[in-house]
This record gives sequence, C-alpha cells and structure tokens, in this order.
Amino acid sequence: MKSVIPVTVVDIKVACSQCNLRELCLPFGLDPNEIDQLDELVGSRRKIKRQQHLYRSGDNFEAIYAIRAGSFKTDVILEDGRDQVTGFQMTGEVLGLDGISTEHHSCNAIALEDSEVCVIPFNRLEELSRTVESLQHQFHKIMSREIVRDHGVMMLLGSMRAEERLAAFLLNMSQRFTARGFSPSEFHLRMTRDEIGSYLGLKLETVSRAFSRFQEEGLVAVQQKHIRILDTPGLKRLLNHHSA
Amino acid sequence: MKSVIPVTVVDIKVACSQCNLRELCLPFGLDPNEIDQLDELVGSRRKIKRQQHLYRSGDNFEAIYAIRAGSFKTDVILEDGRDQVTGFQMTGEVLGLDGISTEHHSCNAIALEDSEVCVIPFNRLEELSRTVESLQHQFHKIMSREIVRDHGVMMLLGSMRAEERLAAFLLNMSQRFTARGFSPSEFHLRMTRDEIGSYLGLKLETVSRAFSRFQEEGLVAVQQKHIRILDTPGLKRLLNHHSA
DNA sequence: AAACAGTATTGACGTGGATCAAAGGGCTCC
DNA sequence: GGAGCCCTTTGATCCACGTCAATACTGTTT
Repeated sequence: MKSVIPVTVVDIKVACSQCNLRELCLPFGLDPNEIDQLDELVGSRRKIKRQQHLYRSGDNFEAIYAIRAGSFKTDVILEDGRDQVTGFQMTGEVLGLDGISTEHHSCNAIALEDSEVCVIPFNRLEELSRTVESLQHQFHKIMSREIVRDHGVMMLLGSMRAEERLAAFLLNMSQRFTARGFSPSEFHLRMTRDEIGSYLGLKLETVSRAFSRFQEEGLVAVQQKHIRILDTPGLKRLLNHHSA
Repeated sequence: MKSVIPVTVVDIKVACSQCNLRELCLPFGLDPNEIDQLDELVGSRRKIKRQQHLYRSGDNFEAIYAIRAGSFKTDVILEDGRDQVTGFQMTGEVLGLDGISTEHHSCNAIALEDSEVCVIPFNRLEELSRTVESLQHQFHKIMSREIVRDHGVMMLLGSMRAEERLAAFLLNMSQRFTARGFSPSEFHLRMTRDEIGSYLGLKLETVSRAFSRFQEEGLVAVQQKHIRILDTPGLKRLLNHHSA
C-alpha cells in the first residue's frame, strides 16, 4: 500500500540540475532553463535491489531509465535457455532504448547491485524533445552511441581472441570509471566471471584463466572482483598487435 | 556551384510519396501531407557503383541514407587490418546512424552491387521531426530497431555454433526478402562467403562447409550465390533445439 | 573463344577454447 | 559469527573451427 509522502530534501537533491551525472546523461548540452523542463518530466525514481529486474523481455515499453546509482546488465535469452549478456551499464547511462522499436522490451535489465534509476516516460520525452532542440540532439546522440558501442562488441566477438577480448573489456571499464571520477587503474567489478564470459562470448573458465595469465605477466593484479591495472600500455598492445 | 534544375519525371518517380519502399522506410506512418514535407527534405539521390564506398569511417557526418535500390555492407576495420562486417543492408533500410554520436562516421558503408540512396540531411531531418510527430517517432523506431538487431547479432556471435549462425542468417535474409515482395525461399546473395563469414564470426571455409552440409541434409539447394531454401522448419529447428 | 582473376569447394591437420572435474575461498543470510 | 552456497581457480582432455593447401568453378575482359 502506497501513501503520499511529502517532498523531502532528498527529492530536491536528485533533480537533474543538481545531479553530478548530468554531463554523462540526458541533460548534457542543455541550458539551466531547459534542464528544469527535463526535471519536470522525470516522473519518479525507482530503487532496484541487487539481482532484481528493472524490466523483462516482453514487458510493455513506457519509459527509458537513467541510472542514478549502481549498475546493471542487460541480457537476451533464447528459447533453449542459452543467454547472452548484451551490455553492462553504469551511472549516467540510459537503459530501455531497445523497447522503442516494438513498444515492448526485447531484453532483460537486471541490477548488479542495489541501484536507483530515474524513470523518463518516453512519450513525454518525445514531446519535450520537439520543443527543446538540444534535448532532441542529445537523445539522438545517446541512441547512436549505443549503436556504435554494439558495433565494437561485434568486432570483439567476431574477430578477437580470448585475451584480446578481456583486455578490451578491462580498458573499456577503466575508461568508464575514469569518466565518473574514479581511478582508471583500480576498481571493483560488479559482475561475475560467468557474466563477463557471457558478454565476451567465452566460458567462465576461460575468463578466469585469462585473468590469471594477465596476472602472471604483470599486466594486472586480480583479487576476485577487485582489479588493479598495472600496465595499461601492455593491455593496449595486446589489442592492436595481434601477434598471429 | 549548384544550379537550379527543373523537376523531371524521373525526380517525381522517386519521391517518397511514390516510392514502393515507403512502408519499410522513414515515411512509414506519415499521412500524405507529411510525406510531402519529407519529400522536400530529401535533397538528392546518389548512385554508388558496386564496391564503392557510400561513406568511410572518419568521414564527417552530415546525412543519413535510405537505400532506394541495391544493397550494402557496413564494416569496421581495426588498426592491425582485421575487419568485421557489422551488417548487410537492403532497400528501404537506413544507413549512417552510427555517425550521429560523434559527428563522424564510425564504420564504412560499401555497395554490394550498383545501388542508389536517398540523401537525408540530418540537421533538416531533426528540424522536421520537431514538427512532424509521426516522423519523429518513426525515426526513433528505426534507431531502436538497429539496436535490437545488433543485440541479435551479439547473441549469434556469442553463443551459437557455426551451423546455427548460418541458419539464423539464411532465415533472416529470407524474411527480409519476403518483406520486399520477393520469394521467401529462393534468392540471390549479393555478398561473398568471406563477407558472410566476417559477419558471422567464421572463416569463409567454415561458411562453405556449412552450406555443403545443409545441402547434404536437404535443407537448402546451394548454387554459388543462388540459394533455395527447401526446409524452413528444419533450419528453425537447428536454431532452437541446440542439440548439445 | 581464350585467358584471367576472383570466388568457392574440399581435404588434411593443428589449436584455442570448451567441457568435465575437483578443490578452495569468500559472501550472504540467518 | 557461523553455515551454506555460490563463485573462482586450476588441471586434464576433447572437439569445433581455423589454417594451410590444392583444385574447380564463374563471370568478365579482350
């Protein structure tokens, strides 16, 4: 049973205009007045506990979601049970774009840790982006970025070897942590070896072995999910030189 | 220097309102008056000969392209020379969405046969979609569809075996030919085994062997690039039942 | 009609990553 | 704070696909 709760200081704090993620998110490039309009549109926030679904494949599509705190994975499941992780999402990134095309979500979004998202009703976003040019453009850029990212994953899955895939993954995570003000070289992965493996098209044992190998070679220090990158250029070399 | 050219019969013929691809393309869902507005926006058409680039990775992004005739592939090339075909595009499909995110294209688009595209200047498309709601929505659907398609390819690359990948590819081609009024069971592939292989994350020999195997099993009749599907349910069974 | 280049098929063999298996370690939830 | 379970690591073996190589086909050019 829900009850009406008066607006609290916390609610004000999470307005787009006050949000420290705005440079990474939908408000990027908007002027203060425009951000206020976007604020009104963000109807509510939703907390998702670890392992819970934000949405499921087949759900009606009504809104997209901006991650305020925590992180997610998205996956696609085949009839025979095989599944493929299609992405990992961090704060400031947008979830749910897959649902626009058919009005139904085509993948599952699952929280990797206790998380919070801003709910952005899609019809209202389209409405506002008809009058706010910068919002329209930023939204298009976000969709396009997703397409470009997916092409990168295809490249990875289609033509890289196991260690190259893991190196690419680690460098990508590092870069995204950096963009959020965290250390480029030391971070905590929220996903399991199995989930990394699914994303990279590898089995969890192969991921584990590749981590061990990187450790032996002094490229990274691995302690379970805690990663310290010791030799970034070394990882990059792994990617480009493809010693066949 | 551009000069004003009077409207010719040819120009009228290829207007969106007269185009038999409009149900598959950007005009879908627009009323006649709105289609006329879209028509004005489609500045020019461009013919691309077989093997020529429509755009290259790194090119400035200015327009998206709707395929009027022919077909294309898109690919991404790594520094060390490895490349990955990220998609094959047919009539009515839209190319160039990858360029929105950075204002530069991030892949190459190459004609598989002599082809023709409609050039849609992107800033003018954004402008018009601010006043024409149905155009805005259709454009968003097209971008979202691309994301969903990419997720399907990731599933394919990440967790399917060679024959499953080829079966999925053939069924997908069949469906797209059908949507264009061609036979679902008999068609001509415009791409080489090598290009199919790159798209599916396989070597060309593996693609060729899988074709031969399908032929032995009576699933398809293959004669070089000419394909006749003899047993669609059989191909579908290959996909779902994953006899491990 | 011959010559050619690009494309496709098929065979033999090698290998990277999957699979199977077992043991140890660290979280999570009482 | 302890019990249990999930996660991770590591080893041994297997196999699907890659690699290398030779031959054949097709459509194009002259």
